[in-house]
Amino acid sequence: MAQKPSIPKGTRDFIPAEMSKRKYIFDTIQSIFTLYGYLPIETPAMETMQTLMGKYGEEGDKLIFKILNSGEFNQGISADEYIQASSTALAHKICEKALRYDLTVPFARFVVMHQNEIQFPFKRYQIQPVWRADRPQKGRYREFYQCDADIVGSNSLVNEVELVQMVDAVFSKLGIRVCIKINNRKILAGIAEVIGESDKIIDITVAIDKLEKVGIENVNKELSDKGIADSTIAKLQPILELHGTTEQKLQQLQTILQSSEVGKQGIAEIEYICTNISHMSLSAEVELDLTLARGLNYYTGAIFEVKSKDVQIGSICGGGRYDNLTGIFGLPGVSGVGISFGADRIYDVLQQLDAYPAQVNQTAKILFVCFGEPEQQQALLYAQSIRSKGIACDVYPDVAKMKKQMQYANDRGIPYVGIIGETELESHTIMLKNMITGTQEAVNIEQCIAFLQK
RNA sequence: GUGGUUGUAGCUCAGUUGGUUAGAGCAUUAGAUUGUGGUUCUAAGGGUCGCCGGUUCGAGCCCGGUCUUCCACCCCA
Repeated sequence: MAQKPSIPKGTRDFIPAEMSKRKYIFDTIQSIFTLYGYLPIETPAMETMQTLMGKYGEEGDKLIFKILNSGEFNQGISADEYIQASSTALAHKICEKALRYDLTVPFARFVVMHQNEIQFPFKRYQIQPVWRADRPQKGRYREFYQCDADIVGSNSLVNEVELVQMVDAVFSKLGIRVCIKINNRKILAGIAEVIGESDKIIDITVAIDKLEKVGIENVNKELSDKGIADSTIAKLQPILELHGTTEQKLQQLQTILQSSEVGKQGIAEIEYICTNISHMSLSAEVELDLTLARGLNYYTGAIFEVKSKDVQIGSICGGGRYDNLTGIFGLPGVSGVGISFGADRIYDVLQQLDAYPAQVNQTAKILFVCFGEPEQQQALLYAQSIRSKGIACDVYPDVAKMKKQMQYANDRGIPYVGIIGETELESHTIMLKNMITGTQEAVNIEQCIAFLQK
């Protein structure tokens, strides 16, 4: 026998039962995106190395899947070079393409390349897989889908407000209780400025990001490991210990960040977003979380992260404002803000909550069960007229035992079965059986259609 | 990338200090039932015990390597 087949680490197959659930998630997200006026685009699975490298920080570069050049990729590399070069330097020599790591950077590239074909402000959505050479864990895969909605070419905070609204719409439609955490990079910058460590802002945010997880002592320890003076860490304490409602937190921040222009700007932005949201009676909880940092280093303004309240799985959605992402590709002055839904994690959450609507597993509404070939031919005609009314209909393709045909309907959750035998054929009727109640009655095709349309 | 963990039928798992032909439940297929599914009963198919090597008269069990799974870190959807 041949060797057992396998698929690469961190990838998955999806059987029909899983696909219909996944499709339900994608369709829900897509319908909301469309509802808010976003337009679809797609970009290639692979980008040039140049486009991707250096956009996600040093760690990110390592997690990008590189594609080996085709043909004689090792030509022009000496043995010395091969042994001595760092793996990234070597990668640049033998790879000119890589798999996309997210949808935001390819989108920035897209905007620059198509700047004369699109009108700003440009709202796009994109639902495609991305790849990361991460070590897999629960809710962490090497191939997974992102569902992104971004708007570029507008500085207005209205966009941020609308994104929060959209996040709320998606999760309430899916029936997932969530907490939307918001923060602002400018506030984080302000904090760094106030304590006099502006150049260490990355280290500081990475450290305080872990507050909830490891506790304040460990955060302080990490800060001091990173070479931040104890007196400076002491200045940070009142910020880490902030609590109360969003209004109260903002009020306290006002005084702490008094001397920082950026900081005050960040506060004003958050205030604008929060006041507007408060008028909208969202079902999700919105919370200002100063420990929210988000690793991607291209965010410059508001940042968002969404967590499920009932399932622990990390964030299921995240995003923020990036002021100059297209600048790297030669188009400065275009601000963007966007949000990304992690469909695979949302799937895991729904799976754990068992919160799928019943019709997700339904294929056809009616199955024709026939006893012989003449009956089948009649069923094909009936099926055609039922389908013409937009009702999903299936005809069992083989002349098989009734039990087998009924079981087919049962396994697939088909709610009605139309039985056709000699008697029905003669009287031009269908024995319409309800598979849930078990009752049945003889009807003609018009009655049958009318019944199914109800 | 670092440290740990897991692997026996499609799935969930048994398998005695190393000892004949590796088991169960569920699932699948067929029959009981030639015009009626879910329940029940009967039977069948399905395993190079993740893979490669070693120790041994003998390995599912012991040892080494490798791959995979899951977990923590890193980072993140």
